Amino acid sequence: MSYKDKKVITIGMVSELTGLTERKIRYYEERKLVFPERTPGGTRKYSFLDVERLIDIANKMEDGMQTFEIRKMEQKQLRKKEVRDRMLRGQLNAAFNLRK
Amino acid sequence: MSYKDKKVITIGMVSELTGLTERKIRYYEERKLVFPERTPGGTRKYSFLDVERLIDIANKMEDGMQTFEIRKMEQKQLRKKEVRDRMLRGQLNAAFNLRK
DNA sequence: CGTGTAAGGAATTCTGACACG
DNA sequence: CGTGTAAGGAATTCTGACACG
Repeated sequence: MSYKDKKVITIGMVSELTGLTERKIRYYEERKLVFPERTPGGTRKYSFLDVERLIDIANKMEDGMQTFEIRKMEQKQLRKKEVRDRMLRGQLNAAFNLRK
Repeated sequence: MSYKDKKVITIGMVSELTGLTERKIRYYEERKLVFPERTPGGTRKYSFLDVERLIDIANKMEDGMQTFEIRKMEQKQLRKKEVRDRMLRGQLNAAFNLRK
């Protein structure tokens, strides 16, 4: 994976990068919206992608959306993406089979 | 700048990513080979570019190079790069002037 | 439900120094 | 010169709980 996906940022930096309090960031994890890794000592580690996701979450919260709605929305988009990927792969396979 | 240049990684993670001890990482800073930023509290923050640079430094150290040699070598490469950039910019300007 | 806060403890990092070679 | 280590302190993070609404 790219640097964007490497979980290397502590919660203090994430707080600075997103403008969110640490309390909020931990709460969104409790609500299954972000999934940091942990050091052996238990310290949370986030990726830049997590930072982007948190900013997106913050915007949706400002719009009055609730955490469970955001979670469902993300799951829905994930499923859409999977469908798209499957179709794309199918077309690529079809094109490939025509060639041989 | 890109994510690669954002100083967000603590020394513990850098140690893990590079395989270097924290002692070595701090020493290479003392010898002016890397330049982390600091939080208000004084904690060092590195970028992925710093991590790459440290891996490069580690390789050169293994080859028996000394810190001051590595520093000079990097300065030399920086100057070369500046010359290249200046030439490139000059050629672009020339091409642009021909057009108008 | 979402978030602030005080509490106590544990993990992380910092500096300056001594040691060895 | 480059690096390990023990020392003491400070900054950072963690969890569980109480509070408010």
